[in-house]
Amino acid sequence: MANPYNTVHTHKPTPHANGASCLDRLFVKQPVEHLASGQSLFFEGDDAKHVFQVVEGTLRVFRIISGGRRVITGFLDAGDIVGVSLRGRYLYSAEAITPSVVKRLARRQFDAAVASDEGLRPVIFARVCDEMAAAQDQMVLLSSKSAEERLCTFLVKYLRRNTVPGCTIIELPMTRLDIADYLGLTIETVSRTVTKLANKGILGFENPGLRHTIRIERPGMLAQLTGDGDDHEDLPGDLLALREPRRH
Amino acid sequence: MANPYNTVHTHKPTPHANGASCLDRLFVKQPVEHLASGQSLFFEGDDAKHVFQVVEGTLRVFRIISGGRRVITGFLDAGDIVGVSLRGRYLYSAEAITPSVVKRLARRQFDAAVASDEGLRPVIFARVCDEMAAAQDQMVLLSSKSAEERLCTFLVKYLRRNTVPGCTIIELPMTRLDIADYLGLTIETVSRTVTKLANKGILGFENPGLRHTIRIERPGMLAQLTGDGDDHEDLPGDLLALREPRRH
DNA sequence: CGAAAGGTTGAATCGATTCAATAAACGTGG
DNA sequence: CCACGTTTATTGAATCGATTCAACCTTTCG
Repeated sequence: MANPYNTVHTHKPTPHANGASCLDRLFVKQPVEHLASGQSLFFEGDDAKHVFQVVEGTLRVFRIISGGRRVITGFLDAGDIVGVSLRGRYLYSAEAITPSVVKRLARRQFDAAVASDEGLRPVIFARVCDEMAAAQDQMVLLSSKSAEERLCTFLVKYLRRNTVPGCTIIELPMTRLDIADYLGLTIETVSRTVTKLANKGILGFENPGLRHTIRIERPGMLAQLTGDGDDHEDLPGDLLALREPRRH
Repeated sequence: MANPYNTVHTHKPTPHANGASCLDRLFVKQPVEHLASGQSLFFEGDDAKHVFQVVEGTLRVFRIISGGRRVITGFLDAGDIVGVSLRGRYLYSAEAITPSVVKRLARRQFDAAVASDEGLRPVIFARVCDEMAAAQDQMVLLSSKSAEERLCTFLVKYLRRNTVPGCTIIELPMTRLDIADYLGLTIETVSRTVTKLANKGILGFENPGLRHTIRIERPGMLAQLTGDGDDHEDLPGDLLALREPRRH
């Protein structure tokens, strides 16, 4: 039974019943592998022979395009699965940002497991959905958000994904260059924007000079600045009425 | 058996054995539905109760973000499947650009078919892969390509997807605004860029004044200008090591 | 025909980039 | 442990590409 799920790298999904443990079962017997900072897990174009689970650390997922420009399409953290293939080849490279620990599963085994385990499919499904949604969001961000909106979006999502609710301290494992390449900006613009947000009192630094650890002072304000209009903007009442209802 | 495949809209894949007919079987008995120009197929947030196959015409797939800005994430043509869901809801809206014909299949039926038909899975798999790859490409485009590179990329891909090999005439069903919202530009920039390419002799218009029909005069030149570096740039052997991490 | 929609073009503006200089943190070896 | 070079980050000034605002033109269609 062919398996289609290992197409994309999949983020740790929004919390759900027992997906994690379900997935963990797949990898529990695999030996751990250690990656030093900067070490590559695989390269774009490599034969996609394995699916990986991140146990610890943070990785960047990126493509190098002509002119040496780098585009980071996502970051991977503990719990994330990456085992992307298109026609058997990885669509991008992945490398460790921090010292990391991963487990590896041969694609054949992964396929077999998904084929035979009914309970596994919805878990993978959810991750593919999340991945697709993330790609959509990223396209929106890159299409039409300002530098400030991009950075705020990044911080809000990072806060939601990588800290417990209520926590307002972000330890960024990635450099400004990583952030820039992820947000479609330059390091200078990222730096300036961080400074601007700090001056506005929206965020601050735990330790002056150690600017990798950020404290969000005004989470609500930060959310406002994402440009996602989570707040109810007053729209003309007839907007919905004007939209033609689905027909047939 | 839960089915994960209807997560994303899937483009007509690069040519392959019998995928189309395989998919067609699914829809062959469904009645056709007609959409007028501008008519919506579904809205972002709607219950994703159906999967659609485009029989004829072109549709745009988009999200409206705060401030009324619109981001088009893709176009759909004959043969494409769209049946997107995340947690049961469409991630975006879809509406007809030209008068279009679609077929509809209840998601339950679609799921059942994919579950029971072994031959169908790889076909759907290939489409999900294509969709993911397209999303990646779009992120690269939006992250770091100039207006000219974006337009050339769009035209090259359109040529490849929607015409027979060797054909150099493009009839664009979408407006400049559609193109702009797809490429993350303004209509003015799209217009200017088209004019600039025409002045360079890279493309021309079939009929003066009818600027929806474009003839590509220099396909090779167009490909060069996509910024994808498909051409082998002479790089020293240890290219990855030497490439300076150029900023943007 | 005349209005509306879509498209082009010009001039001014703006946000982000580029270039450049400085500063702070890190890692290595003495 | 400190010195010193390397990497990473910040900040300023000039520049550039795309946007915005505005005018005008073309095609479409009631």
